[in-house]
Amino acid sequence: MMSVDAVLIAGPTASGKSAVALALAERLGGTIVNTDSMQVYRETRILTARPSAEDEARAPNLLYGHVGVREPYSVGRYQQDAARALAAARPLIFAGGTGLYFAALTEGLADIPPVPADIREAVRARREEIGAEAFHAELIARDPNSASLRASDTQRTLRAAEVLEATGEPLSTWQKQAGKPVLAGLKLARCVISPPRPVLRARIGARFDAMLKAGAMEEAALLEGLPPSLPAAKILGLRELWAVRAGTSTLDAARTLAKTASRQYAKRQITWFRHRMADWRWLEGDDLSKIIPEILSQVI
RNA sequence: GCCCAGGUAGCUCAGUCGGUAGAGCAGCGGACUGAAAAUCCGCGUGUCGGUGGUUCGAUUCCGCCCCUGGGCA
Repeated sequence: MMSVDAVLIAGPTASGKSAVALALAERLGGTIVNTDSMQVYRETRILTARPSAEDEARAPNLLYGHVGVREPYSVGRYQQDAARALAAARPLIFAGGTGLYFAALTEGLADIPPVPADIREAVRARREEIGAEAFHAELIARDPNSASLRASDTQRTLRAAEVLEATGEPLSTWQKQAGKPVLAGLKLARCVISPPRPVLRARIGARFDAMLKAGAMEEAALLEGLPPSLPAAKILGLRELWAVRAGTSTLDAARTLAKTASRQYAKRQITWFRHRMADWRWLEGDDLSKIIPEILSQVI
C-alpha cells in the first residue's frame, strides 16, 4: 500500500538524484517526472546529463527530452506539462535540480498571461537602446514597486516591463495573487539529496570528463548557431565547447571553465534548497545505497 | 659555480619613498514568481620565502641562506 502520491527528489547537479529516482521507480512502480529545466531538451542528452535511453527504458518517465532546443521553454510551460503528468501511474517521482520548477509544483506560480513575442522583443530593444539605468527608471515611473529590483538585474527588469506592457498591470500586482500548486491536494514525500561539497565537486569534474568521452563535443557541434537568447543556449558547457570549435579556446581551458561553471551552478542550487526547502528531508550522505532505503522508509 | 630576474591570498599579479597590504579569477555567503543550468547582490580568506641586522617600528632597507625561471660557463 502506497501512502504517498508523489515523491519529490531535489538535489544539486551531479548529486545522484537520477539514479535514486530510478531505483525508487524500480521498487515502487510509478512514473519518474523530470524537474530539470534543461533535461527537457531533446538534442542535448549528454550535456544535460539526461538519463540514458537504457535507463529511460527501465521505468516509465515523463518530460525528458520532450522539447526541441529551438523552443523557448519556461516554468510556465513546465507547470502545464507537469499538470498533465498527474494522470500517470503513481507514485509520481519528481526528480531534478531546478528550484523554481519545484516551487511551481509545491507552491504554485501566479497566473500571469503569456507575453506576446513581439512585446518581449520590443522591451528588450528598448533596454538595449536606452541602457539599464534609464530603462529601470522608466519602469519605476510606471510601476513604483519595481524600485526593489536592481537596474543591473537584466532578467527581472525585462520581465517586469514586458508583463506591464502586455497586460497593463504591474508584475507586482499579478504576483500578489497566490498561485495554485500543481501538486495541490496530493500527499507528498519531499527530500533533498545533498552530498558533501568536496564529493560533489569531484563528481562534477569526473562527470564533465565522462561527457566529453561520451561525445559532448559532437553534440555541441550539432547545436552550433543556436540563437543565444534561447534558454537551451544556456546549457552549461555549450559555450565553452563552441569556443574550442571556433579555435578561440583549447579543450583543456574549456574543460576547466565548464567544470567551474557547474560548480558555481551547484552552489546556487544549494543556496535555494537550503532556504526554500529547509523543511524537506535532507539526505546529506554520499552513499546512494543508504539514501534509497531511507527514502523508501518515508514513502511506504 | 657565477650573473640576472623573481618568491606577496588557492591561482595570476599589483603595491608599500619604512607605520603589518589589494585587484582579477577561484572560493564562500545570500536573493530568487514564466529564459531559473537564468539573473543579481555581498564577503579578502595572508607568518608579504627563511633568518640575522639597522630602526621606536621591516613585507618594504642591508647581509646571509633556501626555492623557481633565464643567461654565462
